Amino acid sequence: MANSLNLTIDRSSPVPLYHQVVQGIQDAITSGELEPGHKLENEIDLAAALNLSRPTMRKAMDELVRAGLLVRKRGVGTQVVSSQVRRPLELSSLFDDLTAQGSKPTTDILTFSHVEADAEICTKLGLAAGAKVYHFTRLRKVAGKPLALMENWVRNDIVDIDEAGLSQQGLYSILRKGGVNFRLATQSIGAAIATELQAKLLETTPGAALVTMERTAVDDTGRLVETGRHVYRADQYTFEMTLVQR
Amino acid sequence: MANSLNLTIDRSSPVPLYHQVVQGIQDAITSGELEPGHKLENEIDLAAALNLSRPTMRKAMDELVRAGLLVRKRGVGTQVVSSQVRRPLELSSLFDDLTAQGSKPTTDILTFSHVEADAEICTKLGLAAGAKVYHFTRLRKVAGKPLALMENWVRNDIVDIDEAGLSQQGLYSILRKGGVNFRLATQSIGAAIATELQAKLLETTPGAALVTMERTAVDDTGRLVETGRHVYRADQYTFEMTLVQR
DNA sequence: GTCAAATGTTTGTACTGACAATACTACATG
DNA sequence: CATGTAGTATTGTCAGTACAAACATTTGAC
Repeated sequence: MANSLNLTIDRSSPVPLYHQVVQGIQDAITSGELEPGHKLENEIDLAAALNLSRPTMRKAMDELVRAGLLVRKRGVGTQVVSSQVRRPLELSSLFDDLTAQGSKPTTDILTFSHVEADAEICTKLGLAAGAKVYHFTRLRKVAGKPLALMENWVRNDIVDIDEAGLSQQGLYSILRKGGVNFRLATQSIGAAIATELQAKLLETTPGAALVTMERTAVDDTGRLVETGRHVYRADQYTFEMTLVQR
Repeated sequence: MANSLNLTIDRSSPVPLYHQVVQGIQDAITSGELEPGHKLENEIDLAAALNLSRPTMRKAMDELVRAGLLVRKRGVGTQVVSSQVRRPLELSSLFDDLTAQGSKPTTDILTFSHVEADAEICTKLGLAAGAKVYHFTRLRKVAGKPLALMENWVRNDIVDIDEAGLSQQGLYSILRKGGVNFRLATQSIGAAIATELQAKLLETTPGAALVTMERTAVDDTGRLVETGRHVYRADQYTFEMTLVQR
C-alpha cells in the first residue's frame, strides 16, 4: 500500500498544477487503480514525489475531500472513501447532463414570449417593477419519451434569446455563449401530483408523482440571471448528490 | 463603499483565524451590514487591515465563495452575492435541522429490530453477508403533525442503539455520541405517491405527493455507517440547497 | 472618432518555511 | 494487568513572497 501514485505533472500546461493532481487522483479512483479504503502516502512525501510544494498538494487534496472522494484525519492520514461512482450535484443544466450521459435530448417549445415581469418574478430576479423578461415553457424528451416540463424566466438585458435557438440547445448553453459565467444557484426540490395538463404533456396519468424543482441562478457579477420551475416524471428522474461535512 | 469590515480578530482564541474571518463576514452579511452587491476591498488591503497574511484572508474568502455568499472575479474584485439567506444543504439530520429552527420534533418508534441484513443492505453498507444490523422505522412529528416516515439500517459494530434512546433524540446525535464522525453522504431525492399505509401514518390521503430521500452516510474512517429511506409530506417539506460552480 | 496598445488593479497560482494540534504506538510505571 | 506518559507521524494553521493571468481603463496612433 501507499505506492506513489502513478502521476505525471506537466509544468508547461496551462492547467494549474493542483488541478492536474486532482484529475490524476480522480482518474485513479474511478479506474479502480486506487481502491476504496486505500491509504495514501502523507502530503509531504506525495508533494516531494511530484516535485510540488506541500500547499499545492494540499490544495489538490482539499478539493478531493470536498468532492467526497477522500477522507482526511489529523495524525492519521488520508484514505480513499468507499466506492460507488458518485458525482456531486453541480451547477449544470439538464440538457448538458443528458448529453454528457450520451442521451440525445430534444426540446419542444410550448410557449415563448417577451413580456413585463410580474411582481413575483421581479423579486426573484431582483429587477425593478416593469422590467421585461423572456418567459417560455419547454418540454424535454429523451428517446422520444417526455421527461421534464420546464418554465423559465430570463432577464433580457444580457443575451438575446429566440425560439429557434432554444429548440436546438440548452438554455444554459445559450447563456454561456452570450458571456454569462454562472457561479451559483439556489434550488429547492419537492414533490407534487400531476395535473391533467401536466399528465397529458408528460404522457402519464393525472395523479402521478412528479419531482418539482425551483432554481434561481447567479452569475459572476452577482446578477440574478434566470429563474425557473421544472417538473420531472418521478419514475424517470431523481436528484443525486453528495453532501460533505465541513 | 468598501469600508474596512468592522471585525476583530482574537489571536489567542483556539478558533482558527481564517474561520474567525468567515464568521465575521457571514454575520455582517446576515445582519445586513454588508448589502447584496456591495464590493469588498481587495484581498491584500483586507488582510493588512486585520493584520493577517494574504493566504489566510484568501482561505476565508474561499470558504465564503464556496458557501455561495461571495462572488469573485479576477481583475475586478469581490462582491457580496445578491440573494436570500439560504444555507447550503449540509450533512445534518432532520432532527437537528428542526431543533435548530426552534421546532420541537417528536419521534414515534414504529418498529425496532436487530437482524441479519439482507443482500441489498449488505451491499449498501459494504458488509459481509450475514452481518447483523439495526433496522427501525420512525415517524417524525412537529407540533403534533406528522412530517416524515423514516426507515433506517445501521451497522451494529459501532454503537449500541436502543428504542428508548431513539425516541428521545435523533439518530445522528446518538451515533455522534458513540464516536462516529460523519464526513459525507450520498443521497437521492425523488417523488412518490402515498400508499394507504403511508397516508394513514402521515395523516394525509392515499395518492398525496411525497418527497422521497435515500441516503447512505460515511464516517471519517471510510465506514458506511447508516443507510435509510425517508418519505416526507410534500406540502410540508422541500430540500433547499445552494449549488456552487467549481 | 475609432480602434489598438499600454498600464494599473485584482485575483489566481505556486513556493518556502515554521509551528501547532491530534492520533496512534510503544514503553514505563504503579 | 491496567494506566498513564512520552514519542512519532500526520494533518492543520499561518506567515511572507513572487509572479502570472484576466479585466478595466487610459493613452496613443491613425
